[in-house]
Amino acid sequence: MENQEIRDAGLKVTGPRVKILEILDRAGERHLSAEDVYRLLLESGDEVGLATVYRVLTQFEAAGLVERHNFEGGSSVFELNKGEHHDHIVCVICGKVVEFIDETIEKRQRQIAVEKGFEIADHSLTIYGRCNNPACSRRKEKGG
Amino acid sequence: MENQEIRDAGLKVTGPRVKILEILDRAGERHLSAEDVYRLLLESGDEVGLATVYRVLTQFEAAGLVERHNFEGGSSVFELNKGEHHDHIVCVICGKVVEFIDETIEKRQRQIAVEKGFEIADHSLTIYGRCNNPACSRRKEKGG
DNA sequence: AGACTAAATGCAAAAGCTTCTCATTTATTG
DNA sequence: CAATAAATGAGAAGCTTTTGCATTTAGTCT
Ligand SMILES: [Mn+2]
Ligand SMILES: [Mn+2]
Ligand SMILES: [Zn+2]
Ligand SMILES: [Zn+2]
Repeated sequence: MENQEIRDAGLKVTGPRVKILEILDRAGERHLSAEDVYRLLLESGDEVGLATVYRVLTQFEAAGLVERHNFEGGSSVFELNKGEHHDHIVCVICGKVVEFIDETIEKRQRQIAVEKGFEIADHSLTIYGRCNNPACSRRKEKGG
Repeated sequence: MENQEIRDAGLKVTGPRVKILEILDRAGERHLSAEDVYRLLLESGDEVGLATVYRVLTQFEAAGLVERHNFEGGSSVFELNKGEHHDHIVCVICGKVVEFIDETIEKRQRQIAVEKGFEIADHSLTIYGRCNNPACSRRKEKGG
């Protein structure tokens, strides 16, 4: 089971940690804030402190189990690290997030880092726009 | 003079606004936090409140005069909008920022937005790495 | 120049997110 | 099952940013 992942990270296998991992697992492509995770725990009837949620998410991030993203708007969001890197396109209206990978872009980034004399460590690419949800897309307003 | 830019934004031409624009102008490629701008104002002997700095920067952003970036680490940074879009590569050690534009990446982003059914509004691409400053680059540590 | 008014300012207070402190509880090891 | 280092919960505290409000000021019209 994935409890081993927690052990491998050098962390004790505790209730909060197992449950947080489960919640992120169930979240799938959704990206959850610490507050989201906290609320989901409460809704499941689990008594966990918000401070613990923050601590555990940070530890999981350090261990490479989860990734943290800073999209626009105050708070960080987290998702399970599924092994393969990806970037995001976010709807500025409804918040919908779609993931994508583009090898052309990845390659150009590596070239740019070399050109500029940087040893690349990481990158963050987020496209913002309006998704095709009718409530979000701004169709040409028909005749004023 | 550039006071006209302030007027065009529908804002009164006040001391704080003119001075903040000057500071950003002098900053060149540097990216300043609100706190940075505030400190520079004080050092110039100008009495301006931090709240005003935040307010003015937000107004300038809304007017398209400045751009706000959320690199890693707590606070937003600002720079004068020089008209042409660019992305950033940031040194995770010393904080040095280099700007770049890459049409290949720009084009792919537009294609991806279309593929995913998004009307693109904006994007943010930041590469993180270690710059070639000796204190920053991690040369292969020679023997123990 | 002086008067008027909406806008701008400074300060302090408050908000939002995240981290820290510390007393108590718990997982792990032997 | 005892021992102990690690983890937890609750609240305090920290940081960046925003807000409320009394006061000041830029722009406009005599
Ligand atoms: Mn993702
Ligand atoms: Mn820039
Ligand atoms: Zn949408
Ligand atoms: Zn550097």
